Amino acid sequence: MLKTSDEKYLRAIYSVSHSENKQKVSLSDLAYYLDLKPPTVLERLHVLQKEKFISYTKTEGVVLTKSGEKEALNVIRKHRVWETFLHKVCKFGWNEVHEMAEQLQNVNSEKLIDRIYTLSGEPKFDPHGDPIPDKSGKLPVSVRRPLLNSIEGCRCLVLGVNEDSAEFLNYLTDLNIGLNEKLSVEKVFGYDGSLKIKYKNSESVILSPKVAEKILVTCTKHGCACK
Amino acid sequence: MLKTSDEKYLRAIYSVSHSENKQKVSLSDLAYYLDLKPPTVLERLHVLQKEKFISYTKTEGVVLTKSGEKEALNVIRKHRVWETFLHKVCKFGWNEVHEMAEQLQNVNSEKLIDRIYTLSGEPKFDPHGDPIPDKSGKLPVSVRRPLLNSIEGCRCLVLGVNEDSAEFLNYLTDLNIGLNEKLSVEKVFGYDGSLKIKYKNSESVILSPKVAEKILVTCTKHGCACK
DNA sequence: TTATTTTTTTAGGTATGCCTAATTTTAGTA
DNA sequence: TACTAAAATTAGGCATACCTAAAAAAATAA
Ligand SMILES: [Mn+2]
Ligand SMILES: [Mn+2]
Ligand SMILES: [Mn+2]
Ligand SMILES: [Mn+2]
Repeated sequence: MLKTSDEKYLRAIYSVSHSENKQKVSLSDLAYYLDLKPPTVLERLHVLQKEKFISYTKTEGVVLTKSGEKEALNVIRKHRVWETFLHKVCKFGWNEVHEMAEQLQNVNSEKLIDRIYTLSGEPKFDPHGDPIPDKSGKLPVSVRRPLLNSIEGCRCLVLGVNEDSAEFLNYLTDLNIGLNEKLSVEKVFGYDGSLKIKYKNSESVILSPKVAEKILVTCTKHGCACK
Repeated sequence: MLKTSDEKYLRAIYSVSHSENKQKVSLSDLAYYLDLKPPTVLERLHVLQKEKFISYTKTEGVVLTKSGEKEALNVIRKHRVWETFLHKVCKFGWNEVHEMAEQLQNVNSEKLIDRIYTLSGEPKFDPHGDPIPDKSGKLPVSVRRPLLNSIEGCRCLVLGVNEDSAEFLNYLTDLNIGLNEKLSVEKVFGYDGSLKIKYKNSESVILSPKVAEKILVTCTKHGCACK
């Protein structure tokens, strides 16, 4: 049985290695992500390596082994299933579920996860639009891109976000932007990359590039020139 | 915020001090209950005392302070609310919920407890018939006594059990005895205190005193001579 | 290539939470 | 009361999980 702390590290390694423009997970990246100091993390990496969940060299950084990746996907599954359950069954907002799921994901009971997943209606994506791995670790695919990469006139659908923090999600909620919202990009400001978007047939706001980068969308006009 | 381990100790102290014929919680009682060695527990008691949750002297044993009792009741509330939720909403058997609740009770979110309690229909008792404290720590009362103390001819109703272990609950389930079962005591064997009981208008079994002691009932004939 | 900065590693420290073995204290029995 | 058994305490050890400060190695810039 995996320790809570192993799960935390494996999930972190997976997340960091799959985040934008990161082809190498360095010790310091990981320490920063986990909000721990490098010596603490290094110590743990040695253990995880002995347990054959990762391989680590200072030049290559941290790489998950097959078994490490399997475990990481399992924690991610637990996390996302809990988030889904909290949202669908317990009716919490998408901005409230992450913190609770963070604690709940450590509960050890395959049977419980199965049960709450069933009660949630077995969706393929969590309340933030992130794919829920199946038991074998397979992820449903969804083609998404940051809203930031839009060209003027593009129409698109919000499929997810790149950040789970309550602050960010609260901001979107304040703007009345949620999952499955249809947006049209009215203007792209070349100066800093801000976007003016219109939605709900009425509202229109200007989003900073920092925000637009974290909203994941798919174009709805086919053959759209966005990348 | 309380640590998981504080909660464990406070709950244990509360349980031991409220169990039958215990007017003093000694260090060794507590160590036995927690399945830890006395020096380990002693060390922790010193900390809990510094935190003003208990008072401890070797002669008086461990006593919860007002604040310690409040915390203990809060953990008990969390535990029982989770058990109720797992039973009512997730449809787990009464023999399956304790283990999971043991882990879930450590999750810190008042709001989550409130929500799942509402979803469970806000019953006053958990799946084992144990009272669920309200937020202020008040326990609903229920007058119960061990089935063992029955006299011949007594008719009673199962209101709870004194043990949460899956083995015990599985045994009762095998016997077809559950909460709210109506029993009639056909015979009391003086030799060892075994009881022959009849229920469901047909089945009849002999229960050992060890088992009969752990089934909690209330007499249904009023003015019954059981104590 | 050398100098500077960043990253990694080592060394050593603290707190928690568990243990065994030995000792002291308390309580029960003769 | 004196002896004995049980309970509590002390001492010292181990693993985990965190830290800071300093040294070594690697990467970057001049
Ligand atoms: Mn999340
Ligand atoms: Mn999510
Ligand atoms: Mn229980
Ligand atoms: Mn219970």
